[in-house]
Amino acid sequence: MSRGNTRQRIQDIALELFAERGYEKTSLREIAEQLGVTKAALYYHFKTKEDLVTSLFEDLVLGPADEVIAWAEARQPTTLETKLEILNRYSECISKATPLVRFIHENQAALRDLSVGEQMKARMFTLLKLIKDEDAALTDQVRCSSALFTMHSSLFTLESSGAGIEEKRQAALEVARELVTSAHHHGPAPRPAAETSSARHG
Amino acid sequence: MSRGNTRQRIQDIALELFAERGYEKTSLREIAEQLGVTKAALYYHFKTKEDLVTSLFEDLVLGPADEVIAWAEARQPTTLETKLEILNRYSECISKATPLVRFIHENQAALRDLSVGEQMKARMFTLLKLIKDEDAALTDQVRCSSALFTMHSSLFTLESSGAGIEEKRQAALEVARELVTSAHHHGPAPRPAAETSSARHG
Amino acid sequence: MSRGNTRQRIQDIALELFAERGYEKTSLREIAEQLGVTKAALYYHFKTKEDLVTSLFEDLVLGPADEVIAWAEARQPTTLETKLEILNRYSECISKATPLVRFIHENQAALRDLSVGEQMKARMFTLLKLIKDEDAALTDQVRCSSALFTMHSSLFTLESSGAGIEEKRQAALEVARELVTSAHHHGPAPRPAAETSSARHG
Amino acid sequence: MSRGNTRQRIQDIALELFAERGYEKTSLREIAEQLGVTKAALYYHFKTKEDLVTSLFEDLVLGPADEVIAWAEARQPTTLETKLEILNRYSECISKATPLVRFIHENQAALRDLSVGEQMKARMFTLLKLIKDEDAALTDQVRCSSALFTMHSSLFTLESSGAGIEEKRQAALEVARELVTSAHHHGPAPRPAAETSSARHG
DNA sequence: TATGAATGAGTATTCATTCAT
DNA sequence: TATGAATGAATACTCATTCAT
Repeated sequence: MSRGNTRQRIQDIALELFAERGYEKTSLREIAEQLGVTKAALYYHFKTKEDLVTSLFEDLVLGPADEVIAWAEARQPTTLETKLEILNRYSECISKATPLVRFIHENQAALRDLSVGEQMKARMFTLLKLIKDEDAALTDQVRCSSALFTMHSSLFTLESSGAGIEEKRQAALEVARELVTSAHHHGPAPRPAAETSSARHG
Repeated sequence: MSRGNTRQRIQDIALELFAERGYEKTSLREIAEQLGVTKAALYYHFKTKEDLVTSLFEDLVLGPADEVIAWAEARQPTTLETKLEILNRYSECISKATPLVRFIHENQAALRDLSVGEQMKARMFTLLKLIKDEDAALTDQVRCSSALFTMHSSLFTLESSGAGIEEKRQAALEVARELVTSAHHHGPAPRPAAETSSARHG
Repeated sequence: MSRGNTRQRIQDIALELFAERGYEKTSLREIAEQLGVTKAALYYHFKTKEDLVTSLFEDLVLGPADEVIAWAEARQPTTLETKLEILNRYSECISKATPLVRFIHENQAALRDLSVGEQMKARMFTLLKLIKDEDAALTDQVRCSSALFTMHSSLFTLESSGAGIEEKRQAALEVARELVTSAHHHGPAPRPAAETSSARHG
Repeated sequence: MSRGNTRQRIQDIALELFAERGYEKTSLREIAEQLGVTKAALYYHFKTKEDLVTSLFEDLVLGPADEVIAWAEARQPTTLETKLEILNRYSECISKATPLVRFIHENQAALRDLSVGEQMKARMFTLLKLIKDEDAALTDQVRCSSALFTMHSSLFTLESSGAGIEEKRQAALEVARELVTSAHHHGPAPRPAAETSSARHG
């Protein structure tokens, strides 16, 4: 029947269920049932449940993110322009993996026990370092974290707005760009204790 | 031995473990063991595992959030000043419940099966409606969601920065205020298709 | 509040629940809850769950059955008339304890672990011996067992017929009398292997 | 080791234990232990405990009873001869499932929570309708119920009599036939209040 | 490439019972 | 007369994983 594509089909169903019901709540039995195969068949293609989820990460986000990182690291020191292009590129690559991004956001606790979780965290950390000045003020660190977070979460939030997926991506991207731009202009953290709260953008 | 404080102690340990290891990964056995009581003792104080987690939400965030909402709803229509005060107040109330907020963020998948998850989502939705103009442009919707998100996540992110908890709160609050202020000034979504991408804050 | 009648109220509720949901399915928690007291209160009045159920048997059927037996044993050897009067008397005494009779019939398995079950069985055995001739043919043994059985089960079967409780009792009694009368007339088991199957009453 | 007969072996042991100790008192652990497998193995073959007991009913009584019913329904209106043949056939089919019949009789309370209990009750109701004239007098209803009851209970009662299983079945059958014959001859319920108690068979 | 059969360790939950107050 | 707090042992059930075929 199904030629050599079983592995792919497992990944598809798994991603769908993981995103929908969470990692721990999704059992291999369920995945197998939806596929019409036995649990044991899954074990022919993936050594463990963790192996299965890992394969999803590698194909869908770790690889793409590494490309963005490689591109950015070849271009140091990082100008504002580079930072914004990082956002552009990263935004594009995650928008192709929406369900997995949703999965990541909603299963942080589960990811803590998965080695792939560490890897993902590392990528985020690297990206963050690239768009954030070293010694940036605390507010600017927040801005940069927030920029990344925003791009992630906007992919699956705002369901009430009837906006299309690309529209949402663009909106999130714009806000992220503003946040990073704002952080960039402030430069390094000012003399400690001078952390005033008032506006100073633009 | 310990008088009437067992219930409280259960809640404390439970919150700690739920935040640290996640909802599904934390078994009642673990909680009981850490407390030095039997599982059955937990069931004397809480009818189910869900009941236990629910009690944490009610005491720590649902109640406080409702106060903020009540205050804000008594003050409609919502001026920018009101919006910013909502952020202030909400920021303060969640900063007292950091571990639970972390729990919420990292266990979204698990919360989907908990009735208290729905309740929490409803509060977020209401707060969002209060700080966001109806018919706001998509970017402004993103800004407002992001503001809330940012306040939440900053409480437990940025561990690398040696910042204290209050410092982090203030930094997140400031960014959140900027985002909401920015959204507020834009007013309703412009004529469709005029969604320009360039800067227009201030 | 409730004076000295708590013990009685426990028995009432317990009987009701035992009959309705079965012995094992009825927990002391349920009984206590329906009564508005704590489980521990039950333990003040009854040493164990078995003790509680035992008290019901003693008050409602063991005592009364013993009276019938005592009356019958004083009247040996047992004439047909005596046998029929046993049925009359026994019928009357169980009809006052319908729910318990139902309980007995539907919880035979549970009763096997209860010492009161043995006692009940002994009473049945004695009654049976009284209405059945020693060395009765197998069919006549069946008839006599059936007579007793019939009186029991008719108390709570035949719900479809709109008959009143006393009507049902009378009907069952009549059938029981016929069965015993029939058995009585046959006398001792005929020469073995002569057990013909056709009618031979009257 | 043992090929494909595990499922059967589970059923055998389960039936034995269910009959001996009752449904609720028999735990899956016990069944598994007696079989020398793990509890989980049972769950490979039966989805739930209820599923296991259901399989016993289907194989041993529901199916056979349905055959009797089908035969009888094809032969309406129901003559006395047909009625008696129903008893014959039903008697035969239950005598092959003695332990399950015992289980049914002694676990009525437990069966109330099992869907298979409802099904069994429905079969009994149908059989009863077939051997009992519509509008039969109350005594005759009792006779017919009693006939069924008697065939059931005689399979496992009368252990004191050294009679063999087939002898018992024949004895019960004979009594059942008499009861039904008697009921049949009376015809519909007489003018109310004419319910005389004396003999009037054949 | 898969399956059938099984396992071991775990889960949440329930129950009858106890005892100090 | 009762209760509040707890226990120990049990229960049905689920899961990721294994392995011979």
